[in-house]
Amino acid sequence: MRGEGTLLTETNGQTQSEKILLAAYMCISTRGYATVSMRDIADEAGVVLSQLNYYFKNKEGLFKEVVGIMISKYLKEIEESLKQKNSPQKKIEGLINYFKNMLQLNPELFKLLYDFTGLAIWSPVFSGLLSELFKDLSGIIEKYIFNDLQIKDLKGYSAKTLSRLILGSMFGTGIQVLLDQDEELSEALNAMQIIFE
Amino acid sequence: MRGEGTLLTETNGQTQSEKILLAAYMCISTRGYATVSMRDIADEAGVVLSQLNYYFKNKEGLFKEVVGIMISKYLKEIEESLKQKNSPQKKIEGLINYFKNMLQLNPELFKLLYDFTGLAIWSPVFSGLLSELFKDLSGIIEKYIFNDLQIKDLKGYSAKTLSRLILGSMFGTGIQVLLDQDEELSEALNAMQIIFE
DNA sequence: TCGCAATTCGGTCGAACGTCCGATTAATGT
DNA sequence: ACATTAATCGGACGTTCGACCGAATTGCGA
Repeated sequence: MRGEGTLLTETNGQTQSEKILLAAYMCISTRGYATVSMRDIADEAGVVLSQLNYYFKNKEGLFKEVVGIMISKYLKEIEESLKQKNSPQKKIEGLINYFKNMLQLNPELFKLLYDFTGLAIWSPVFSGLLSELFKDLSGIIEKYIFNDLQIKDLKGYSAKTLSRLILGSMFGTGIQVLLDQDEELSEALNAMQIIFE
Repeated sequence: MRGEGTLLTETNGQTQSEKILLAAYMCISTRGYATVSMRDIADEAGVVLSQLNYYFKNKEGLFKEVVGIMISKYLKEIEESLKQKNSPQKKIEGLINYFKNMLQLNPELFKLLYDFTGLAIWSPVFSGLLSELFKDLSGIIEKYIFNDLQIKDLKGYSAKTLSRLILGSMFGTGIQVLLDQDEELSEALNAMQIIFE
């Protein structure tokens, strides 16, 4: 006898597997993949341990799904931050502002990216996923900042190369901001605009 | 009865604790801190498990020592790569070349930095150490590239800010190179010289 | 040479881990 | 209605982990 409704259909508007997935996302993004256990996730989701294996086979399968929703989140948000403005200066400014806001208001998303990228260094299973993400992200940057304006080269460097650099700059500066909460440090993110000056 | 010499004094020119430290360094830099156990390190060092606790108290203590030798390695090598040349262009070129060579020939050192930085995100014990390292590294860059030539500002950004950006660019581009072994990608590292063009 | 401290050793402890299983309950189709 | 499948549950399995212990060995100063 249970106080809630039917079991197979969703509860609180989300299915059992969605609850697990969200719980996994929360656990990993707040404590890191290395220290999160299946039991932690089950507890967070309000679900019995064996349900995790039932829906996602094993830990790796579950984590891969979490990477998936992280990827789509990034692709969507980055693209959105680049859509509006039209000059390359304005666009890169929008991108930087998105990144600064995320580091301030929702650093968990960045931590998640950093963490899984670290996992990808050692695990071939994840290296493919993360490598694709970085490729896609720099592809979006290239598309919106360079291609739309028919900029092929800039000071001798290709649009592709510069997009990788922009992405890397944000990533590498972002981790410094995260480690050393120095207000002045986030100014270093702005400095990337130097490319177009 | 053992075929080697005395036990307390060094064997092969290194003491017991040095053997353990080196083994820990090797294990972590080739497989990541998350998957390395005390037993792995003991085996790699050719030492019984309990010796690790005897010399380093616990796992965290051992890992902190490994971080320590990694830090001194970086500080020494980065400074060395910046010493000779005299124009800022030449210096940043030397820095980039050092980084490219390391990624090619000794990627374990970079993996180690990335890995421990990831650990630092979640563990206050390591965040202090890594935060200091990034601060010191950008300090060295600032000193050799900017201060020596009395460059205080460049296009409106302080030397400190630009040093952080240079460091972040190398770090963030480096991880992309590591994930996606694309020869063309390492060109993105060169592009950082755009600052002085 | 003796005695003490430092070191080395093998082994064990409890806890935590991921995975798997059988039984029970709920939903679905005929 | 009944049979079949899907879902949920609690528990147990074997393994691995870091930490710790007491005993044995070695080095060194008195």
